[in-house]
Amino acid sequence: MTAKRTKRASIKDLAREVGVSPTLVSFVLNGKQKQYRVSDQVADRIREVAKRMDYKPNGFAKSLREGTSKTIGVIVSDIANPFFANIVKKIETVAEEKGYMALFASSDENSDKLSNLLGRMLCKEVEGVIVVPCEGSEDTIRSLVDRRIPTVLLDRHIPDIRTNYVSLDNRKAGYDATEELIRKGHRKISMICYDLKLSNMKGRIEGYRDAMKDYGLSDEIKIQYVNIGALEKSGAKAIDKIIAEGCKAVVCATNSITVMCLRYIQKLKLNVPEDITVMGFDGGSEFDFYNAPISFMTQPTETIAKKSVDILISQLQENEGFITQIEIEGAITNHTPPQLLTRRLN
Amino acid sequence: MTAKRTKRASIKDLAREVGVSPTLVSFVLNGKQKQYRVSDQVADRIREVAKRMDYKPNGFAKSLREGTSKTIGVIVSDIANPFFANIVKKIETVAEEKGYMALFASSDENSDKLSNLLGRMLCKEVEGVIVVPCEGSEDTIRSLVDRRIPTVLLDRHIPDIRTNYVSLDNRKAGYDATEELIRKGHRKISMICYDLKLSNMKGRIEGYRDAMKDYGLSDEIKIQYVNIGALEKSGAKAIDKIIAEGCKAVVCATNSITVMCLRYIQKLKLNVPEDITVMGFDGGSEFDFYNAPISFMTQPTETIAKKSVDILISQLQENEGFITQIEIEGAITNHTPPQLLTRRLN
DNA sequence: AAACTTTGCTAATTCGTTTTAGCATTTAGG
DNA sequence: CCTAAATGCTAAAACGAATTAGCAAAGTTT
Repeated sequence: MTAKRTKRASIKDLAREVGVSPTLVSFVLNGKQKQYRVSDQVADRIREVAKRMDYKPNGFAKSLREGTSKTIGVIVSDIANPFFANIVKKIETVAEEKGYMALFASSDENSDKLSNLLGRMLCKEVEGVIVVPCEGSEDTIRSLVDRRIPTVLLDRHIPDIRTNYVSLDNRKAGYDATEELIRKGHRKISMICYDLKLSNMKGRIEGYRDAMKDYGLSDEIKIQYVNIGALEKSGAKAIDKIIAEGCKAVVCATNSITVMCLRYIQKLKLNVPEDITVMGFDGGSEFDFYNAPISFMTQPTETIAKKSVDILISQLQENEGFITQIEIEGAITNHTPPQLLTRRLN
Repeated sequence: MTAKRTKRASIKDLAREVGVSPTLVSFVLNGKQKQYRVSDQVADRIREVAKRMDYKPNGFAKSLREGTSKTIGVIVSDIANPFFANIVKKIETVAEEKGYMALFASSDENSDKLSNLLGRMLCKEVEGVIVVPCEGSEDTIRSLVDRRIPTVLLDRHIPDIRTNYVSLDNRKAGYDATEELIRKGHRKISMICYDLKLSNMKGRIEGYRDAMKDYGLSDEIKIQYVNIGALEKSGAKAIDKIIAEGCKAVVCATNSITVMCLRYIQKLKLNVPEDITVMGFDGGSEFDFYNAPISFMTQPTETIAKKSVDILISQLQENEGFITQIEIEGAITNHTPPQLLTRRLN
């Protein structure tokens, strides 16, 4: 009673069953009955037998023959991060609409793993890839581009490498976030960011710098770099320093920094926004129950996801060599704590 | 200057270049040099040319020939849900360790989409699938099992269908969650759950019922069904009713219900746990800043993910017909609000 | 009735790989 | 020295589908 899987029926099996050549079966099953003038009688019999034997064409044979897989690879830096999880979801939807399947993987911000995953995906014959590059992945990405593999970088890009990318306009996001605090009357504004060379981080920092300069606050520019591997510890130190310097407002360069920051502020029993105003980044469900008003610079994740697929697939189809680089604007969202909903906010 | 992608070198191209038969190239590149006694001289030349021409074997040809794809399909109900995002991440890791690639997709709890996705995955020649079945997907799953496609259901199962599954021990989870409240001295305990026929929901409800009965609280059993499509509205109504009935404790059957519940309680300006004690489910990052102590029944997501892959792959490799059904125990986790960390908790 | 066209079908090739069977040539054994 | 075995290689088939070229038989023109 062991459930031996029976081999799937092939075109040859159908042909033998119907009593015709495999050619005819192929013609009929690909809707070319008229084009190759197959008689209705035979065509019907073929279709009937195909249904009865539950015929499903072999994807490998098809792809091998046609030289196309209709599959794209997507490697994000952490699929368990809601920001990327949402992007991945949208990518899948858009790809499917366009008749492509998407193969997903997560590099965990590890360049070796990224390189490894890419290799495996290319073995699976993906036609192109959407990649979130991580620190140290420059060579991997470069070889991808050199090998003419259609590539779209997501969320971050590598300035030296000429290839497609879609990301937030990080400079503008950093600028706008800072400007918002300035508009609210702040002058002593710090930024907390990771000590990473990734383009998105650099852009946000640059935006902060530019905004401060534009408003004549060059002397107030203070950037605290925290360590991603020891966020709690380095974050606490950074915030202690910021406060010691008399800062009353801070721009957090990522969502995780925002969470860390607010946690520590809570621990210090300081009030937001009275003691310190926080401008966060992204803003996930972590803040569903956060009980003070803060603002976030949020990214249009769906647009970012859609654009990346659009670019990749048009590249695949047109086989042209031009490059598309898109930086999409973020927007400031205000978080309204549940308790305040009934009160009047200023 | 258009970047025409050049066709990849095949084994034949290498053979021509080296001046030997394709057979030898294949032998060498598959590490069978000794087995088929290829001379070192020729082998070295082949390897050198392969490297120079950047030879990568064609995955389709290989899979077609070998009749195996080393790929599994994974369809969750919502990849943007952190619970599933984490599972997906772990599945990918484990699958890769075992030499398999995982193809992911998200059904959005839509049985048509699920069926569609499955069809496409099977065309891509996945060897087996891990599926989170959604409402109305019984027929789709049944046909999968009937067609002898190695299948593991995740998170939920379908009682009528004999197949592998891995899920939380939902009955025990519901039981333990309820029992915990009873131990704390509560007697008037309600449950809020979705009006769904999914096995996980039914299990949790059954557990709640059993616990109440076991502790002689049959008369206090009160189950409020809320509508997943109108969670806010039906949830508010449910909670109003619970409170009117004098309930001082509630078991929320899912994370989203827990969030809704706590939000509404906040809106009513009631205090947790003084006015009402909440036992949540799963407990995501939504509660990072929640400022009252609550408990959660949490799932061992990593174990669930790992087991599902283990089962699927052993099935694939042993080709045996037995069925494995695993229900893993959950655990109660206490959420300690950040503000209370410095105070003494009772 | 010869010269065509149309109809309905098949054989054979191709995609790139793996593997079996087998063919020379050299080396070893008695 | 002559058989037997080991060495180093190749041809060919197979996996399953798509497609081109082409072959009969029937039908249509002149």
